[in-house]
Formats: sequence, C-alpha cells, structure tokens
Amino acid sequence: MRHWLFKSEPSTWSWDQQTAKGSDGEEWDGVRNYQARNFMREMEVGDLGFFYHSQKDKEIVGIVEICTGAHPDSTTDDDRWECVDIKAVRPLTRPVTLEDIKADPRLADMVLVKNSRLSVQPVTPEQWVLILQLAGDA
DNA sequence: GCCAACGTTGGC
DNA sequence: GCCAACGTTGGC
Repeated sequence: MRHWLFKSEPSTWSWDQQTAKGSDGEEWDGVRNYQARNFMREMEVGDLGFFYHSQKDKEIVGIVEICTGAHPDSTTDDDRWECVDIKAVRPLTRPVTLEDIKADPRLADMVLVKNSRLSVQPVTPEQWVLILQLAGDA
C-alpha cells in the first residue's frame, strides 16, 4: 500500500466538509496539474493519505482513504483531468503543523517542504510513520 | 498583503 | 522547441 498527501485550502474544502461526507467520500476534483494528476492515476483503492490544510492552518489534520481509482473529473469537460474519490478515516489525535515537520530533520525531504505548491503528493512509509508519531497516533 | 517559486501559455 | 510573459499557489 502506498501513502499520499492531499492539500486543501480550508475555505475551499475543509476536513469538516470531508468528514461530513462520511463513508461515501467525495471526488478530489479541481486538480489542474499534471504531476498531481499522475499521482492520482497511481493510487489504488485502499491507499491511505494525509489531509493537509494549507494557508491559514498549515497542518495535517486527518487521515483519508482512497475509495475509487482515477476517473474523469466531473467538474470539467476537458478529458485530460482525472481524479480519485477519498473518504475521511479519522482525525489525527494532534494535528501536525508545517512548523513541526520543518523542525524535524528526518522530514526535510518531504514534498510538502521541498515543493510546497504541489497539491497531491506521495509520502514515504518512513515519513508516514514519523508523522503518526508526531500526531500521538503511533 | 507581499513575493518567490513554479507551471502553463503562446508567439516566434 | 525555446523562452518570455503571465497566472496561481502558498508560506511568510
């Protein structure tokens, strides 16, 4: 199983909204970036991801599960763009802030640090475990 | 609110 | 196919 990170501005789509969708999940639509799309194409049902709030909060707030494979993005007729559906699994015990991540040298290679603009990113198994530890969920 | 970093677009 | 111009994102 692989791990991912989904970034969203809370004023556009927040963890609370994602949670409210329950096990039905929601399309992660609106991505218009090839790198991000390509990662979504690599995702498999059952993969887990972090849900990150950008801008104001700048913290990882919860865990999501991929519940469909990549399919056309319903918000556009442009067939270049695809997305997956994700559902909320649970919130982190303690959110892990960008500051926390930057303070830990073991997480210096995270895409979140190196390429802060990429909205869908892979997370390595090591990074996944470390962040769960920082969240008090290990 | 500013600005650096990055991706995309379009003229040549 | 290159690259300048432009738009967007997101941390600060």
